[in-house]
Amino acid sequence: MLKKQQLYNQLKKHIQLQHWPPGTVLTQQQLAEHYGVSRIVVRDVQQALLSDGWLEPHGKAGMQVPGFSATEAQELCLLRLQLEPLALQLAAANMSFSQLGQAEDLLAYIAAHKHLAPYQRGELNWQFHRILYQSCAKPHLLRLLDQLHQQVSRYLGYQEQALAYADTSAAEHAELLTLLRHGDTEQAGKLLVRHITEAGNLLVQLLQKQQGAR
Amino acid sequence: MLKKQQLYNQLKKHIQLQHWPPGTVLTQQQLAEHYGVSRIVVRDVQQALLSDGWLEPHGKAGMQVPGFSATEAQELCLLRLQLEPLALQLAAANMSFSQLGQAEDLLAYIAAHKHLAPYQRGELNWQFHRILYQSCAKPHLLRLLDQLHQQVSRYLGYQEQALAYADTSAAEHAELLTLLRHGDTEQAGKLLVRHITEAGNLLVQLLQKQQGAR
DNA sequence: CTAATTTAAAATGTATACATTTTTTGTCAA
DNA sequence: TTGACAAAAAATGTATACATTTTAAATTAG
Repeated sequence: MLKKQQLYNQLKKHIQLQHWPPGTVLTQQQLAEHYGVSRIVVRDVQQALLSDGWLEPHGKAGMQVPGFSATEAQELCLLRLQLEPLALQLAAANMSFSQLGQAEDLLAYIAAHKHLAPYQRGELNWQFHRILYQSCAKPHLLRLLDQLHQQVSRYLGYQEQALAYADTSAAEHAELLTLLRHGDTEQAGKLLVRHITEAGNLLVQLLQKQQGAR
Repeated sequence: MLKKQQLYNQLKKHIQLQHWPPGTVLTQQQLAEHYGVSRIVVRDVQQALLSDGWLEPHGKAGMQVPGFSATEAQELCLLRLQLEPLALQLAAANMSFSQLGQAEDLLAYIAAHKHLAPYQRGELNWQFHRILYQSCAKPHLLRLLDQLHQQVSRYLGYQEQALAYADTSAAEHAELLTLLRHGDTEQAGKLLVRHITEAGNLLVQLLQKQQGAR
């Protein structure tokens, strides 16, 4: 596989697992040496992670691992609320049974694997949402949603701390699917709003607690 | 200035002016040779333009200049409608008089320069909108809006063909500003929706006509 | 002639080397 | 001690060179 792709995945995971904790400044040279590749590769990856929100500029040299904040989480939640229900509504009209089936398979898989790593569970959950939105046939909207998810997924380590929520979330996912099967787009939309709001609030509260304690 | 930055601007402008018309496939080598820089620089720029929507992947080699479509324009309009009124509403609360002044200066400047190049006028118009949204204090939202504008600005060459609209647009901008000065956020929001919708419809109709004629 | 396979050409990925900019360090004068 | 300035170190920008992959062309078997 391309070294670029490899490094992209590896570095992203290392940031998520806080191998490089928030605030760390990563230079091209440092990363090139540490991961045993040339700076060219590092440059490409840094740029990609920058536009994905996994790194942020740091003066004129180096990039910094971003931190976490309740207000940022709040904003991401707001944006999800603004775009995801729209995507669902648009998608509902064209949704195929095979897609509903795919979504159901995912839920089953998640349910069957109770001991997934946080980031894996998060990724699968997003795939579930993503399938529901897929058939809205709005490439730009889907791109924005993917970007948003990227940002949110930085927080997955935290979200998982609110582990108790996993069951609630799964139940709501299932209910969402049922509503869509029955063509009740209206209710599905409302449930989605609740779903996103709940997850957002939990995350925000957790972050506020941590910020207070710091 | 950095060659990277220079090439970024130059290539973008050349695409906008259809020096490289839609459908053209641009390879690293080709661009490097044509613009007299190394492929390294070209790579960076291609990547940047890719994530800005000014180039799109083309198989495993080269990048392609994207075309124009009425449905894409429609989608972009939809997304603007979903996000910009929100930004305005959030910003209205914290808007300072100096910002309103800035916006007014921009309008005056645009009015005073009737013979601006299409892309310049488009850029200034966006700056006007941007100032109004600025104080919403939601970095991610603003980032999404900037991205959206990037996409829309690809169409500016077309938009300008609907030149008659320039006056209407300016009048609405002025009215928007008045409403904001008086703190009438509600009406300002409604006007903004109308404003975006009108511009969108004009563009979409123009594109549909062209597509039909093709 | 067609289609499959091999060979050549072209394009991209990656590394190294050099140039330029930025940051840090250290020195000296006030 | 402090602050400005100069020198050194480090980091990034850019070009060239080589490796690998991809695309196109040419050749040959059927």
